[in-house]
Amino acid sequence: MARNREFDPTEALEKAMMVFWHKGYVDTSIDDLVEATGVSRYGLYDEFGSKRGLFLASLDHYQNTAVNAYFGIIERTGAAMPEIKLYFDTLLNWYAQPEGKLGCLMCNTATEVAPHDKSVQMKVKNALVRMTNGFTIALANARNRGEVRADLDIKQAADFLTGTLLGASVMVRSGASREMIGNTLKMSLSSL
Amino acid sequence: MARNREFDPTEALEKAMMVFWHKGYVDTSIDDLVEATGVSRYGLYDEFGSKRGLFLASLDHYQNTAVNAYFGIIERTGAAMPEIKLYFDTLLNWYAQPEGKLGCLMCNTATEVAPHDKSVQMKVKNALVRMTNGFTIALANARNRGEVRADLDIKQAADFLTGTLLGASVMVRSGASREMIGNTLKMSLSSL
DNA sequence: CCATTAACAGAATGGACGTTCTGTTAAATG
DNA sequence: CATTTAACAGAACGTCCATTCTGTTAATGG
Repeated sequence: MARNREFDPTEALEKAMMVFWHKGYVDTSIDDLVEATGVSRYGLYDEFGSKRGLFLASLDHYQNTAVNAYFGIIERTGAAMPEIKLYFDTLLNWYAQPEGKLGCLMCNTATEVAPHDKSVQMKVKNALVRMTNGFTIALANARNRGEVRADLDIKQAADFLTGTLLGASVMVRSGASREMIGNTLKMSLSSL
Repeated sequence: MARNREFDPTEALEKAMMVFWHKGYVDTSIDDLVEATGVSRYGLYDEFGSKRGLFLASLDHYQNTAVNAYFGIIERTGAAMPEIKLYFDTLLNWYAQPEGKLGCLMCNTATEVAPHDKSVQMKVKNALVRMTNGFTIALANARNRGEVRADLDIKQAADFLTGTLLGASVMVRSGASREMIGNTLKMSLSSL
């Protein structure tokens, strides 16, 4: 009875997310989003309500795709020290590639938008909780298997690993060398 | 022969820096800066050339005031492990105060502006170099005094401490708990 | 005290922004 | 095929932006 939609919302979200990831929230314009997604203003506003709505959806999409793809290995049942090491290695390699220079979208958002937007801050906080929870479980497994010091404070170490990764993300986005980032990641693992 | 200037450039810079620190670069308007500094558009443009010029000057001012005040202790000749510990403690206490929630201006700038502006990126990189240099010297002193492991890789540890602090800054700006930040800082020190 | 000069306040400018509106187009029902 | 309906492209809108311009004001030198 009516015309069909010409775009796939998920594909549009993926492309919009990439723009936000590159440029940040404030510096991204609707024109940028229209051009990148190939979706009309009408389509974007009908689907996502506003620029802010699209950004919030992009943050969720980031968790459901990028974070799943990389951090997912930590969240697999039984994950322990080998998985943590693999995750850190994978991240270091990713940071060495051109796209990796973007850093972590949640980290970029934490500094730029979170202080001024409660909903965004909640999503960032949830992302941090997800990381610490994943690390907490994996580190507990690691301790049970004797892969880390027996006296390791698991919760403290989980917060610490999360903090280390945030630092690495800032480093890569500011153009730091692979060596500097590698040193940070390597040393944080060696302290477990 | 002519009218006198009614504002002190350094005071104006201090106030402008605070606005950039709160709001970030893109989201700060000239009106914000005029209001905060009490200086007219004419005065700001005459003194700093442009919004970007004022921002670059603010980054320098940040290094010359805030970073000097806090990181300066690490750069004092003979600084070693006690100074590093004191610096971390001081920072943790600062992060617990309302103004501390702003995080580190260089860190915020690293994610927001550095990828899109070569001059800004250079200043951020220089700030990182300053930190790693300071830590490198202090850690070398610490090793000479037997305050850290004899086999500690000094350069690696300096990069690592810098990374840890960047992570802590992101955490505080995203609203993380003092406990989480404290865990990160405490554990990074205990690995030296 | 007058002339000069530079700093002042704020209006003006041109462009970009997020959002809304409008006329057009294409699919699906009868 | 005609009608209906919603998605389409893009013009329009009002606001805010960084920057420039303009007329005014206040110090100084003669």
